[in-house]
Amino acid sequence: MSITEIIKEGTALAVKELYDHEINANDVNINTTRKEFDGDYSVVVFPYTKVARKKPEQIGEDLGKYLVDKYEDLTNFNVIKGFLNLEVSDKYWNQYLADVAEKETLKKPFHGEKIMIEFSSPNTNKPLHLGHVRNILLGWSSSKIYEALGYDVQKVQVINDRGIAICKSMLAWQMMGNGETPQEAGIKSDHYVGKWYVEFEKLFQAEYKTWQESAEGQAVFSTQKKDEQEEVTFFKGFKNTYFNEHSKIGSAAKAMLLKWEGNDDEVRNLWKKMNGWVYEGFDTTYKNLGIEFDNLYYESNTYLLGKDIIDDGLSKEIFYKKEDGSVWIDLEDAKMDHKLVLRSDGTSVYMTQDIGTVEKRFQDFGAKKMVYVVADEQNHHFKVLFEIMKRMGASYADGLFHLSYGMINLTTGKMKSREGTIVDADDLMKEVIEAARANAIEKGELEGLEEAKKEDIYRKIGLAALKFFIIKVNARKTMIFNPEESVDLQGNTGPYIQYAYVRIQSILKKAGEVDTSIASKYTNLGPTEKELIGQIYRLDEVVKMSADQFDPSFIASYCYDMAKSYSRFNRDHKIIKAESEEAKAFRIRLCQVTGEVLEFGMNLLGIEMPERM
RNA sequence: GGCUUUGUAGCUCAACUGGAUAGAGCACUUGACUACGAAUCAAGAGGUUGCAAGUUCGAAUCUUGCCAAGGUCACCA
Repeated sequence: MSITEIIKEGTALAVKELYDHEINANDVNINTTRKEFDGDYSVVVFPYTKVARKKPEQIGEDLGKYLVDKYEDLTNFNVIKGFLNLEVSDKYWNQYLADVAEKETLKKPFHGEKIMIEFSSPNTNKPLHLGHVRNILLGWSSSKIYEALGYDVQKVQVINDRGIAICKSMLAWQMMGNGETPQEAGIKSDHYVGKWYVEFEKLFQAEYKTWQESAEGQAVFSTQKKDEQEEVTFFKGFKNTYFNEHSKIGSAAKAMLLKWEGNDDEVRNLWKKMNGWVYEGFDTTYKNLGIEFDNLYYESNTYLLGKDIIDDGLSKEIFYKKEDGSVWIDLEDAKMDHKLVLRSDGTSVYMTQDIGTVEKRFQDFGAKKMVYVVADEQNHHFKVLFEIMKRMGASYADGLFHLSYGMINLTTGKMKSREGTIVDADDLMKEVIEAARANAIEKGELEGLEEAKKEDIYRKIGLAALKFFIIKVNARKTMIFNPEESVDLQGNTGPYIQYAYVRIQSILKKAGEVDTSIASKYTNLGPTEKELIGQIYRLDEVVKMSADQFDPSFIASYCYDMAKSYSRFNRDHKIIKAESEEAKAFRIRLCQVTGEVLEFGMNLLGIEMPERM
């Protein structure tokens, strides 16, 4: 039994014996003791004033005496106000450390349960950007966390490879590309396709502008504007209608989409070619980010799914049909609106597809837990989807989870493609690695290493800075991205944690072979030694909490706290030249375990540790 | 307008899910390398937790009402 469980159960027992009142051990309120007081854990005794009919101080005395008498792992206590501070024995900490040191891995064994996590899910008309990076880090990290808890994790990505967007890129390339390839243009292939998407938008904007000034455009403006509406505002809102009803290249793009749906050879071949370019580019980006998927779903294969489920739902009267033939679901009793699930012409909408793919995924992999890492702008969509699946009686309905995360804003405001303020993922990685390189060269610690090794270390440091910067923020919050801070290597950053790790490796290497079996003879642990073991002790709890809440930021701040505790321990104690052999053995073991935990924790965030830096 | 998320130091973020004097980093001031790695450590300054009530031994956290910002409410995906 762990020490916190001992305290909880002991307190429950004490309340029962001393005050004749039953409480649940899990409800015992226990915290780590604040630094300014003596002790390791504190029990809050206020809740027992009513049943004990005593003052909090007296209850603290009663409970403290009971616990210290009964359990040899608790050696001392003091009471301040309503807080009972308990001191854990050095022996217990020492033994705990020995137990962790003996473990072969910090991972939990496989227990057979499955979970599917969908993340990234890009469109194929442009390269990945900062928003994708946050998505990917959250998805990847959640996958790693669940793997660490013994789950069979399936990482999947949906590729939105069809639709009007890719047709825009295709059309622009067809019109102006002269058969050029990305290689010929010397541009990374996904960026090359993105370039043609931008070209299309330029062309469209120019066409729209001309139309606005034409007699036809002015006529539309004067007849359709709301009173007092400015011309600029009107045309901004009219853009989609213009695209669909007036635009020449708009109708050309739509015609292309129709041809695609009709399996036109020429269009399909062009589509395959350009999507191929995009995938090639994505692969490089993913590889550089250090991530991979177990399975891909292409929207072009799945966009027709779901109709049979709608039929099924109609017969079960979960959905209803309007006169025009469109199919809806009434969610008013769940405080939502009526929602369309099938168009009047019988074609699918987004929701139809998602209903179909969730079922397909369950059939493919059989996971009762399925997670969607998607930005919070789609909260409503997933709420509706999950409600529908529940009403359809899907066995996995309760295991569906939307890992909703906030958007990333820049210090200068929102990212907007129209204003060219999109932060590109490839550029970003390049910049952080550059910054790490410049810094490392200045430090000069890596001199003498082979170039390839140096490059690998720059990459690890740069990516650690970037990844940690993003993942340390609570997932659900909108975050502000400051490019200057993202390359910082000091303070609450990934490289700070890497640095602690590197120092540990350096010490272990210099110490050589040390017999740690005598570590248990070391007594009189110092405060920073205890603090560090206390951090190690928290690992399981933190991983569990991260998993339950799908929030890796807990692990990020845990790793930081751990590195900080290590730095303080390292300041207070000599390790190789310790005052005794026992102390040395103990501290070497503490260093080993700390290093393992740091590496384990950071790997859960998708961050690699260098051996030197 | 309905629903929803957020509001904490100059800035970026925490706060173990209701506990002690709200903590870190950056920036600012200062001290510590001939040292097991200074990408470090230590110290200082910086707060009416958006505002106002309520709940209780105790509220940044729960409730209500305001204020502000984002999201969403498409036969788009």
